[in-house]
Amino acid sequence: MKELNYTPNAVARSLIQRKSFTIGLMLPDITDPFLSSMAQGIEEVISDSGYHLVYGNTSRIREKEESFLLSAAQRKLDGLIITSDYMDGEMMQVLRNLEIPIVFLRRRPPAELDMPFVDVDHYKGSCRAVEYLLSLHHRHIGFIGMPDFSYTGRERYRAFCDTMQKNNIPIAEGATIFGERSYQSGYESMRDLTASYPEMTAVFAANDILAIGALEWLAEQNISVPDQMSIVGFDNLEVSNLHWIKLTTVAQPRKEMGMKSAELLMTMIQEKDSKAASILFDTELIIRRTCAPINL
Amino acid sequence: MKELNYTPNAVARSLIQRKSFTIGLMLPDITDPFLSSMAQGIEEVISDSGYHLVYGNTSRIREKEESFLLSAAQRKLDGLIITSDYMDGEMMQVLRNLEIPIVFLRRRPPAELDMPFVDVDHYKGSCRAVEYLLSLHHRHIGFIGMPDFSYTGRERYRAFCDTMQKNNIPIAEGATIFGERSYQSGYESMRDLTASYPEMTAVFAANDILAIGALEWLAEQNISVPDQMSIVGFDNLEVSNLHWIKLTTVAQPRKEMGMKSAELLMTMIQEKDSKAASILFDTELIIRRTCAPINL
DNA sequence: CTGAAAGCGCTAACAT
DNA sequence: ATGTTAGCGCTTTCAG
Repeated sequence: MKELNYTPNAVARSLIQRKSFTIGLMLPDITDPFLSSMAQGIEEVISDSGYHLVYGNTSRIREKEESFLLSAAQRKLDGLIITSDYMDGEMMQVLRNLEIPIVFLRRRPPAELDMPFVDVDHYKGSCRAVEYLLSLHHRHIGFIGMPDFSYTGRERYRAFCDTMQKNNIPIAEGATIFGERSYQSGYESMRDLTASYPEMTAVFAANDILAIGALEWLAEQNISVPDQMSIVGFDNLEVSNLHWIKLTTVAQPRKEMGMKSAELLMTMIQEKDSKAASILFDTELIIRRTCAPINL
Repeated sequence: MKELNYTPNAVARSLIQRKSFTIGLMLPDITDPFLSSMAQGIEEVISDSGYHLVYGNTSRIREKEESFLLSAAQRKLDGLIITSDYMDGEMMQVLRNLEIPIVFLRRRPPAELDMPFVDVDHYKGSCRAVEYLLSLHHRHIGFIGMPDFSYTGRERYRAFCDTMQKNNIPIAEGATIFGERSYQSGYESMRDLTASYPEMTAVFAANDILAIGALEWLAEQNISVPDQMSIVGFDNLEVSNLHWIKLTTVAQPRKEMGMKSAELLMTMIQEKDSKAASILFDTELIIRRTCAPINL
């Protein structure tokens, strides 16, 4: 017929097939190197399957989460990958009403939801980090954490407390502090921790950004790392391997996590029966140059 | 009627209104902190207008660009923001056939296309950087560039050459080198440059990643920055402000660029007549600690 | 001002 | 094998 640039109308096809060939990705912040790596992995497998990826940035605002989910319903998205920060009863109802496959990324779905998740074992990884510090004979270990609303932050804190307790080491008063996810916050936290817990010889920071901020303060104070203070982080960001930093940290397979979550979602979409098997990735302790055995 | 969770079908509405209320964003790599900042800005304004953002990662692969553009046509996206690396005749025809508003982000559209762009003035910003080095009495200046296929890389290189020439300073043999966008590449480039141009006292690196890689090599060789070698970068990444780095560099308003491009697109969509006015942002030279006047 | 009908561009079911 | 028709869920138009 007309061989002159005719393009089928996918909207019409979607209407009759009740499939939009589009999946939604809801993230708090695409600017986070961690999340953008996962997003890249997701986009890769999704687009290879001929699907589109609609991306929504929530900025951790409840209202934005809701409006994304609502519009996902209206546009008949075929599936969702979400990193949600507000999973209460109302939100759960919204998700249920969607009646489409959903996988949680980096978050656990509430027990009553029966949806799969893809994440890394924050707890286990953090235990490993603290145990490493313990194996270096540190006994006065401080903790720089993330704000209370952060799921990953809570898990890593829980691991810190449990590991200390399991080894019969009391957590000193003033040994823990919580900040935001910024260099500045790590810097200030390290300063405050040093004041409130002077015996401290090591600190476990709940993420690399915080750890690097801490390192900055120590460098400014001419407190030598690792000779006078050992630091371990979590995330293994690109920057953590920089010559001046060489942070000992816990690595997670970021892009792979994204890809797996997308693959999981695609099979859920393609095979209606699919029994949603969550995936929990393992972490790896990357030993670099910010930890040393304690000086006896 | 039924007040029990009824959601209008946006697909049906799209079909009749010939509007998908969705715009497309085509980027080479969402993992690039620069691009993800822009993406965040775009998403913000787009979603505030009730639109969806479909994001496609091209990985600088021509085939992926084409397939994204084609599927944009099929799904009747209402507009596009693209960072394209392959704007030849065929690609231009694809864009024209779309018959929807398109804005180029961080790329110039070919003259025959009459589409607006949003970018920063790489040329002017780079001239400023080189002039700064010149004002510090450096005469033996090296250049670490990006690969030839990079538009921004070419502009920054052109600025380097022009500024040197304008000041009657010949560019020495072996004073320029080109790498990829990685710390590793900056590291190796600095090493090679030092060998091929031993008189060199300063280098302009076409981006911060390269500059930081160069700084790493210098630190390993115990070549003092800025006493023995001055470095200036381009981008003003978060990491460039780290205590150990404090890189003098050229800053660009990343998130704002994204927001402006989205606003531009939205007005093009809403007002059919719109006469597409491109936006060229200015850069700012951020002076930190990696440059010093030459030692006479 | 409210209500029925036509139609967007496709696919699937049906008839030729 | 090919051709015709109904209808997806809306919006818009036109009639009542």
